Amino acid sequence: MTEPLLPDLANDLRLACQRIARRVRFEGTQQVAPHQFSVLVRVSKTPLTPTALAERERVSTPSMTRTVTGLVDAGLVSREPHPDDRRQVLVSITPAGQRVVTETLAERDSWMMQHLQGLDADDLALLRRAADLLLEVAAHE
Amino acid sequence: MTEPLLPDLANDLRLACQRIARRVRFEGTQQVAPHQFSVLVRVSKTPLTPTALAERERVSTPSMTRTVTGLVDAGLVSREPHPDDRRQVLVSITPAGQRVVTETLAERDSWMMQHLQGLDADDLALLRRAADLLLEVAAHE
DNA sequence: TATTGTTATACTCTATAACTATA
DNA sequence: TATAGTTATAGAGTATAACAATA
Repeated sequence: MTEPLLPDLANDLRLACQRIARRVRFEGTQQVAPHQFSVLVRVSKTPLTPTALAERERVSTPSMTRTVTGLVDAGLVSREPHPDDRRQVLVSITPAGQRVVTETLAERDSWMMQHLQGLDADDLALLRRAADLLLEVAAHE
Repeated sequence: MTEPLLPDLANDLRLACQRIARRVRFEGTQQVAPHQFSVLVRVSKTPLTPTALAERERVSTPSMTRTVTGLVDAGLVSREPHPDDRRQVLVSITPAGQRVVTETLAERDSWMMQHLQGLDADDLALLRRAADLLLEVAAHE
């Protein structure tokens, strides 16, 4: 890669990632709103407090209270008392919530898979390596 | 690429694109709100009517009226009469709006470039090809 | 009569400030 | 006194329904 082409690569990679992210987001069934789904994915890995969720999602704690309340009303998460500190609350996913996460992620992967079908083995191998590189780039810093 | 690994590739590629898109979106200066910027980019290429913009952005025409009004108030776009049909309005970008588009896209590319700096020539060459493939994938259908 | 765009009204998500319970 | 979470209130974006101007 010669140096003058780096700006073009940066631009094209950014555009490609943004467009694919946009397509993936729109094609899904949208069982819950985007901001709710993002929280659902986080608590599907480990229970978190509203404050921790608010920080990670970059919203205020009152907004997170509202989002969590919506998810509780929908039966997708539950509020549990914190074992050590009675001021705190732990938001945990329910079986129904786990089901929504699993189904939605499967739908998104399905879209991606359909759009990879037409590629030949060489291209797929190249994208395999590219995916690992991009995941590193995204995780960096 | 053997067939059983395709689901993993689809999952990793989707995650990588979504995470990079998210990083790019958050790192920017945010001169205007996301929905406004999206409209600004569209009219920076060619003037469009509010209805055409609403369809492309997948929002209602009243919402687009509101968004366009905000951009007009900020001096970033202008409403022009349609030459053929006096019911219609053409939303055009102003020099100030064009400046915002140029600066914001440059910032986003800058983030992407910084995060490509650490890669070697082989990886960059691979990503060059991957970017073209992903742009095709995103454009498909 | 159909179409384009705006205005009227209501709902949702967001934020800041104030409040309650606990540390 | 400080912290975690919720509630109160207001601002901005969205939608559907109703309206004005033009085709």
